[in-house]
Parts: sequence; structure tokens; C-alpha cells
Amino acid sequence: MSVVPAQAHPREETARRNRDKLVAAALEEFERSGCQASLEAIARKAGVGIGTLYRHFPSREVLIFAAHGREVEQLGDLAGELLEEMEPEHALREWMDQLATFAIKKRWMGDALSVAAKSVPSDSTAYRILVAALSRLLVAGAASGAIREDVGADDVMLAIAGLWHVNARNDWQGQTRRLLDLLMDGLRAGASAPRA
Amino acid sequence: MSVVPAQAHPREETARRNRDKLVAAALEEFERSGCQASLEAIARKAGVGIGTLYRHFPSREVLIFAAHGREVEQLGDLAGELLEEMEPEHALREWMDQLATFAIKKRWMGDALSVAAKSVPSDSTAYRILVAALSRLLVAGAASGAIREDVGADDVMLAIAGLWHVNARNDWQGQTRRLLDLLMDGLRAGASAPRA
DNA sequence: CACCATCGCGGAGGCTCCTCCGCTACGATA
DNA sequence: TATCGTAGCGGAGGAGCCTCCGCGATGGTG
Repeated sequence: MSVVPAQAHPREETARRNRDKLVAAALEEFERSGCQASLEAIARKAGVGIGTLYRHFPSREVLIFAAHGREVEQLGDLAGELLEEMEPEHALREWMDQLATFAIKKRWMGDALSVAAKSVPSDSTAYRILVAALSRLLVAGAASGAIREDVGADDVMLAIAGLWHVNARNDWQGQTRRLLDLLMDGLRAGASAPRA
Repeated sequence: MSVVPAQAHPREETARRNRDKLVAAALEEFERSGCQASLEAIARKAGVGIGTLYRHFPSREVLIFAAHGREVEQLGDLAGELLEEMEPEHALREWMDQLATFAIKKRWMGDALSVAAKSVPSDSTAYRILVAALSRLLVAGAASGAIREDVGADDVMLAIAGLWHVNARNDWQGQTRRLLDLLMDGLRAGASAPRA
């Protein structure tokens, strides 16, 4: 996982190993019981003290993303790939669909983002990655003339915050589709009443 | 507060008094420290056991709305009043603005609704009240031809879920305005691409 | 070699959550 | 009046959160 600097201080070495053990344990526990799994249980499973867990991961959210960072990055990269394959407007929609699916299928993500949203979300690495991806899509859309220019990635993140709440519902596909349809209609250039 | 049935069983009488004491204490504590205030502290302040609190209010959310129910109802009533004063499209927007302001100014509300959203939100009385109000506005809007007909109140609730997260940000007015602008643009009749 | 500064570790401790259960007090019944 | 059933009360208890601090290992210094 982590890069091993050839001749590290043994202390740092141990610390790194502990970190890795924690991430592994967290991944398992989050998988098993959603991401409100007990942090003490994770520490126990990793065989380290609870203090060690909190030193490495000062908040639950940080741990969640440490465990799932890779997947978030892939979602970030996806934006670029979609932009190469299709026109920006469709890429934007497709990306948001993927994000929604992600939030449903990988329950941790919805949970995590809704935790992240509580504090100052911009503190969250994952949040930043997603906003960056979204931003690329919006800029490309604006450049192509399909998407209005007066809306920022932050605004759209806020507008799709509802996705994190769709979770347990029965008709999540319908809910998600309608929510994104609504949003896309608002996002299209010319949607807004002609500005003065 | 509660209606006093003339000759109640003394036991029920005590229970009612306890309930009222709890609501009063909760109101104070929520005011003081946001609605993640300690329930044990509330019980202490009310002078009852923690068990009594949980018997009357099985979840934090229930207590929050027991304490603030009146205000939520007023917000519900506001929908009808606005519809009498202005055309539906503006009433809808105005109502959502009020809701947003509410969510910011009365921090408990944003908190509470985001708690409510986690479980099955339709279990929450407050949620139902708000959805009902929204529904009235949408129906009126559709009848007047200003608002599209294929969007339900639940969908809109989901779309404005972001409002609960605006909370701590600096530029909440701007964020809120942009979010609602976006939504209104999507909601206007004719916004959607012509359907097949 | 003896001493010292530093850093990461573990876990105790204070607090909250929420459940569960024994107790009491009061009305009902004989 | 003596006994019983029951509704509502209080709070102990087990679990989790998070902080804080004493400890031991390690590498540097005289």
C-alpha cells in the first residue's frame, strides 16, 4: 500500500504498519456493518489501542476515506474518461448517475459524504476530489454551450446532496432519475429566465 | 400546553406533567447547545429519570419535533397563505426561501431534518407536514401551468435536502439562492426536453 | 557508557447513548 | 380492609466516543 522509504526510523516503520492494519480492519468492519461500525472494534481487530486509531485518523470520516480513497479517486478519473467518450452534457449526466449508483451500492459512501457535509465539507479530501471532477464536467459543458455558466461545482454538489438520503428507499432508481432529470433541466443553458 | 382532561387518572396526570417538563427542558437545552444536546442533561434539567425521557420520546428526533412542532406547523400553514397572496410560482419560491431561512436561523431544524432524512423520513411528522405544504404548492403551480406536473413533493424535498447542509458556510445566502434558482429553473413547465 | 529528549503507543476515564428491569403507588376486587 | 394487577418511574449497566497522559523504546549527546 504505502510507499516504504528504504531506511525509515523503526518507530515510523511501526507507525506505518499500524496505520495499514487499521485501514485493513476498517475496510472489513465497514463492509460488514456500514460505516457507523464501532471504532473501538476496528482498533481491537487491528490489534492496536484506541488511542493509536485516533492519532492516525482524527475523525471517523478520515478513516472512511483512508479505507476507500482509491475508489473515490477512480470516480474522479471517470470524469475525464467520460469527457473523451461523449459530449459534455451527457458526460455530466452519466457521471452523476455513476455517483448516485456509488452512493447506493456502496453504502459507506452516502453515509460518509453525509458525515462530511456536516462539518465543513471542503475539509474532506474526497469531497474535494468529487468537486474537482464535477468542475471539469461543468467547465466542459459551459464551453460547449450546453450548460449554463453561472453555476459552480459547489452549488451542484449541494443540489445532489439529496442523493445521500435516497439510500434505504424502495424506489431509489426512480427517485434518483427524477432528481437528476430535474437538476439537468435546471443546468441546461437557457433554462434560467432571461437575465436582465 | 396539552389539553387537560378534567378527571384524569393521577398516574396519567403525572405522566403528562413529566412530558411537559421534558419538552420545556428540551427547548431550553436545544436553544443553548444545538439539537445534539445531551438527552441525559435534558432529563436531569426536567428532574426526571432518563428512562422516562425515552419512554415519552423514543428518539431524539421525536423530542426535537415535540419541542418545535408549533413552528413547523406554521411553516406548513404559510403555504396556504402565500398561495392566496401571489401566483403559485412565486408562492413556491417564497415558501422554499422561508424554509431555507428557517433551516439556517433555527439551527435545530436543519439538524433535525437531516436526522429525519437518515431513517425513513416519512415516519417523521414534521417531514409529512412539510411535504404536504410543498405538495399544495406544486399542485397549484401545475394547475396554473407554471410548474411541470411530473415532479412530486418527495422529489422536491430530496432536491432541497442540500439546504440542511448549507448551515455553517459563510455565503449561505448566495448558496441558498443559487440552489433554489437552479431548482426553480428545472421545475418550470417546459424546462424538460420535449418528451417523446 | 550513562543520561536525556522525543515520539508513538496503549488504555483509563469522563461522558453520552439507549435498554432493560425492579419498584412503587394507586385503583380494583373480594 | 387485605390483596392483587398494572402503569409509569428511576436508574443501573453495557457499549461507544474521544481525550489525555504516563510509559517504554530509540537514537543522540557528553
